[in-house]
Amino acid sequence: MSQPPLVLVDGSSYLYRAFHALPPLTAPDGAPTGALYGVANMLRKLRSDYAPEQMAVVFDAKGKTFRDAMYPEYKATRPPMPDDLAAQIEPLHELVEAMGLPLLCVPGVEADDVIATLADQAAKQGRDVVISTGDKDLAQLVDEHITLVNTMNGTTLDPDGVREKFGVAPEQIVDYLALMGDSVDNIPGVEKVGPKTAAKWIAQHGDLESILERADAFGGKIGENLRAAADRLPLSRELITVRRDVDLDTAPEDLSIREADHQRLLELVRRYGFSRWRAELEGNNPDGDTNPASDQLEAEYHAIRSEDAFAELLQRLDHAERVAFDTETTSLDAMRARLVGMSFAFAPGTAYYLPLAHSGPDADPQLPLEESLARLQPWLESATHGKLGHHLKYDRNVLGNHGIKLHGIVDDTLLQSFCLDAGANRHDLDGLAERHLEHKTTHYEDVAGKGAKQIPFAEVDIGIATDYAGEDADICLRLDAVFQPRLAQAEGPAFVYREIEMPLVPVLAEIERAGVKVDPDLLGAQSQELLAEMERIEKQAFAEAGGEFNLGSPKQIQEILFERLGLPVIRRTPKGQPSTAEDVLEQMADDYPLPRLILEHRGLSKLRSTYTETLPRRIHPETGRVHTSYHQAGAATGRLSSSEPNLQNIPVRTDAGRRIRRAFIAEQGYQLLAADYSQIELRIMAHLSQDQGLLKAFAAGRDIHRATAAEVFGLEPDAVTGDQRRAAKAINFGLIYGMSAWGLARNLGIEQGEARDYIDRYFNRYPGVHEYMEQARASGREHGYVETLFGRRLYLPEINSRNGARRQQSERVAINAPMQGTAADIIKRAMVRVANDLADSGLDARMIMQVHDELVFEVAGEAVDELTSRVRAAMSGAAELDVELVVDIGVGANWDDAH
DNA sequence: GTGATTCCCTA
DNA sequence: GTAGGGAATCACC
Repeated sequence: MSQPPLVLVDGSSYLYRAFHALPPLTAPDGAPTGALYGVANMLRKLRSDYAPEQMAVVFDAKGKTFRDAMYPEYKATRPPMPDDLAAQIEPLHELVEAMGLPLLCVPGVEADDVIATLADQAAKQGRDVVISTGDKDLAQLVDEHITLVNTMNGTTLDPDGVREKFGVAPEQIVDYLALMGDSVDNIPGVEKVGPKTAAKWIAQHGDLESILERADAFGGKIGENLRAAADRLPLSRELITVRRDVDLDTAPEDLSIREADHQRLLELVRRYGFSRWRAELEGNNPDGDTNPASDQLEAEYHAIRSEDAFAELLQRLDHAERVAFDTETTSLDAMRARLVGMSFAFAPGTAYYLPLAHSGPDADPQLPLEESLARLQPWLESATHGKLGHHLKYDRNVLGNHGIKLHGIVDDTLLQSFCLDAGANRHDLDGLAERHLEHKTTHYEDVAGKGAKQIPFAEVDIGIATDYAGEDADICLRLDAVFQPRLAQAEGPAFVYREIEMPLVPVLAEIERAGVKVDPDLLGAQSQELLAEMERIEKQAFAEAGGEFNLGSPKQIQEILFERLGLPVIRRTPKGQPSTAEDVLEQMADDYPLPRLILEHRGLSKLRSTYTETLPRRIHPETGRVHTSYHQAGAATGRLSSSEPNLQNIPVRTDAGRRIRRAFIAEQGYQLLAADYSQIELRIMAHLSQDQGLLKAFAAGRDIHRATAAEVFGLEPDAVTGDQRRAAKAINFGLIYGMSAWGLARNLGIEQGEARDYIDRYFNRYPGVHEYMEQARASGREHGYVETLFGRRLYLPEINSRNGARRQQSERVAINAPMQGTAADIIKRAMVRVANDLADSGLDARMIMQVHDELVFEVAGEAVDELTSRVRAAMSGAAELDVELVVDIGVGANWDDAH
């Protein structure tokens, strides 16, 4: 197969042409992107058309060139470059770099000269060259090796094509152009001579020299014009001739295309709002018409199935500083999973799989699980032997099920990805490999099947399992190599990764393993009561409705309420159906009995189905406790999330709800201790905004909602009514959420104008807060991301969207994320501090839950006081703010009583 | 079985 | 107005 051509792109000519040819597109931030978009698309098309290995994108450098010295009027009539075009040059350079394309910009000459020089060199080596340009001048270079393409209109020019299009041969182009002149570059030609005449003369006389020699023979006005121009034409010719001998420190063979910097590229396409390209990079290509990730990795994965091989593995592990590590198990549920095998990668491209509990037909030979684990234990538990992996909290828990404490967790690609771009929708290994390595991994479903037909991993053939598991470890190693340099360039995210997230991994694993004791009998009894009450309500409801229906079906409720009973529709769901949401039914309940019954039924049903019926089933058969799973990369703001079961949404507001909390209990002889940060987000707002009024209110230890009400309504704190305090509380929460008058009005059930008035009065009394909000929005717009106090970063790709709703949504996130995220940073730091302090103290106590601003501990009765002071110290001291971090602590036999 | 929709629990 | 998880229902495969 012949070598792909060297592709040389005239970036400057395309920039101009795309700028004028395309509509004035703008990025989400309003920056002009039309030309950028056009050129980027052409570059992408060139790559797919020619599959070049070498390529260069060439731009004019700033400043004068040798042509200006030859002819001071050169390009003198050009209007200055439009600002909207100038603004796109630097972004285009960045984009080209991120795509991995060599970029050239040589001072003193034009892009054309650089291209000509490179093309000439390559052609002399017998290589084919494709020059992509929107400019006809370079037609002078066309020969058997050099082709011109105009990627904007798809035309290509070989020597015959040049003759056909211009009516002259490539080597005559210079003379031809000199005769015509070029008004854009201010190069004089012969008056009234255009393409037709120029081509005719060249065809008749051969070249410019001959024409000038016979100038006297040209008759008429046009002959006069030729003679008048004769003196200038040699200079014009020289200006039009491109130089093929520019002194470059780059040769054609130096122009290899590099691997794209995917993270950077993704950042840029997000910033500029190139949504299709972005979707491709994110791996969810809507049209499925391209497949960026198909490369096979160069890799070899080996199964360890003999004593000799295992002994060698142990040796290598002992000597390695860092090893990528992954477990294969019987279950996704970390607390129930048992080991099936483990994989290790020391260097990219080679990985080892150690099967330990396979049971398929090819299971022999296989090393024994218990004995092999015992021999691996020293390495696994060694803090000085570094392990890197993806989601190592899971592996730590699995090993914990076998009595092994994984130590030396030094890097985790899940958390690297999360810290670099929390907003990315997926951080799973398969997705990361596609995005960052352009590699489609073998998925779990590919080896084990899915749905009902899925087989346990233990039954997967060892040969297949080796490729799958080896790849996971290998991919981790390669991803780490991509992420580490990026972290090194981003101080904030690097700090969050190294100082907050990584130390938290073992702490969370321990909390999950500890679990929480739940009283199933208490929940069971409550479940019965709820059911009885629901049945009672159901009967009444059927009587009201005049027939039976499913009280749990919004659709049937709609039918009954709005069709059969003909009640007024108050609001519609996004899909246009009449809403039966709580606040809607609440309004209708004043006038009709049925909505109230539905509401009551719904509330009870929710408690029963989500909590009283479900929690007892979550009790682990061996530990007798409930083990949630905390997702460290769960919320883009940096908060944890919790699932299976979610322990962060256990009811608290109603009496019936709090009964559920009473079922969360301490072991015999122990107490539950709940420690929560008081108003942490408002305190963070005070710190970040430096609003003096707010800082003083906190310093004085005031009830912050009451103080806010006093300010906003112009009263003494003692004179504030309950309703006023409630309104102030809504304002305070609204502020944290990036409040709008509309939202506040809806929340308080008041008119928008009144809400607007409240907000105005608030900002009047707390001008620093107002300023902070504006600054948060502006900062988000300017950088494309916002940060927490500790440097956690959240990208806001839509903050400059032309779509008003999306833009405003991003603005609210820009305001909320720094506060919510800083609170998350602080409690995560506190958790690490508390965990270390508890380990040092030897106290009989353990952390068992986290609920965003609250930590729950189970502590021996005699250790309550000491734990109280240690927890308070660790939590208050987790950050140095200009407001005190107040921690409220309660103790009780159950979670409700601990408050 | 899977996914979208609607509703509701938490900070 | 921020950030989550999850149950039930229902249409679809």
